[in-house]
Amino acid sequence: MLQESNRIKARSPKGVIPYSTVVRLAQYLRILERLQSVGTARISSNELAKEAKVNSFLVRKDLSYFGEFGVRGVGYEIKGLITEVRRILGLNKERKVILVGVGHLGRALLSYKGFAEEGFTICGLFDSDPAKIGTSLGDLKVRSIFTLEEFVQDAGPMDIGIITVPAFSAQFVANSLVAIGVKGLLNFAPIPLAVPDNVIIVSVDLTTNLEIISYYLLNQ
Amino acid sequence: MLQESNRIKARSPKGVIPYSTVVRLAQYLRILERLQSVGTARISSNELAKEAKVNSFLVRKDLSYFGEFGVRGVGYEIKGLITEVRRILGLNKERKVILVGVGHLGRALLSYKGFAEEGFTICGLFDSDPAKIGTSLGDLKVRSIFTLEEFVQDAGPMDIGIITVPAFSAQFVANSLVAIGVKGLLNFAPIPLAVPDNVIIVSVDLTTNLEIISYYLLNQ
DNA sequence: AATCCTAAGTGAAATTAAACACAAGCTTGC
DNA sequence: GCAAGCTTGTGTTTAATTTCACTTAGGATT
Repeated sequence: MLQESNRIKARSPKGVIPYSTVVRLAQYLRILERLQSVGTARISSNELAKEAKVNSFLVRKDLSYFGEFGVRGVGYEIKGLITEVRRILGLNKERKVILVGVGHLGRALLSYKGFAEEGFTICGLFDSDPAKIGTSLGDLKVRSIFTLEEFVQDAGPMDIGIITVPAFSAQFVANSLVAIGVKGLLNFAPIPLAVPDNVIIVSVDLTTNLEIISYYLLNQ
Repeated sequence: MLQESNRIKARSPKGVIPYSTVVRLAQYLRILERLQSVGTARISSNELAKEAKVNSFLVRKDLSYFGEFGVRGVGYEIKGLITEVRRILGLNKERKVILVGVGHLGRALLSYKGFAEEGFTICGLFDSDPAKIGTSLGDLKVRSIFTLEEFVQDAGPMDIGIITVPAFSAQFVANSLVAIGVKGLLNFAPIPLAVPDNVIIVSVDLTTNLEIISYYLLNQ
């Protein structure tokens, strides 16, 4: 009998992958990890689709961009699928993260357990407020935003920057992060940021999300 | 000469509005409010598009679902457009919000200024931790999640619930909120929630967002 | 007052994403 | 070892969204 892992035929995707597929892959991963933690070993596209609140065609289509991870007539081995999805998302190595803006939201993200579980390590804290610079949060010291350069010279290159500063300084922070070689930004400031094409930026606007809800409260 | 406001011809949208249009409207609003605060009075679809990092066709199309708010050859009056977009999004009346889960993230959201500025008032705080229940945050008392019912009997119906509890209790909280008549949910727990069709739910998964960035770090 | 200029509004075309149906392949039972 | 049954993987169809090109209309200028 074949080893389970031999069934998995990964492939490099032919064309460009829809952004929504990437989003769903991350959601599937969350679901798979939860199911694995309660002892589930195997899942069908139908069951996974039900958990993710999408339809099963979409689950299979999303996965099939990257390979054949299932067994026909049987389903997907959760352990192997987690490994594959983590590989697809680039989670098989540690990602170094800088957090800029140590206000309420920044501190909440710092204490958020989910990041570390997926391999995201917050390595540096930065702010512009002299009252905060020099203080310690957890085992990290808050540094001046103007010392980013020397930080990476010391600590090595960083992968991702999290921006939790007010809107008026967000573009400056983004520019500073790009200048030290950060290639991914997670932005919580309520302003669209301009970054070079080779930098990926994902924005989360908390107020916008409430406003979207407000719209749908009004319209069914 | 006509009054500016007379130029605005609002209309009820014919078909269903794309979700992404609703998202962009909220983003346009943020931009318009910022420009207004620095004294800008008028903007063209081209300028607004540049600010929002979309193209100008899309700006005009998004707005045209709801009416004719601009003046050909001139552009849009910012003050009037803000009024219209706020009306479209249902922001012309106060929205009552309940926050469930008074951990780090919940407290950060509680102190977030942006909500109140757009008319979202956090009226109630709830948690299941006996150590937190009874304590005060700002001018609000943390209540037991099991006292939701009597809270709305006292304080009146609530519009939106914000869920900042761990994944394992999020569905229970969602059910409880739906049971007291909340029709909109903003969910920060990393798990898809099942709610009735007439309840709108927007989810923000912080880890997922980092994973999306991680994917694109790997693939250009 | 008439003409020119500019930018909004919008039907049509192109693109993109989702839904579907079905063929392919593995397992299990006889 | 063969057939039946189940679920994956995927080519095709359908639907939704974005882009585009062009028409329309207001305002400024002469």
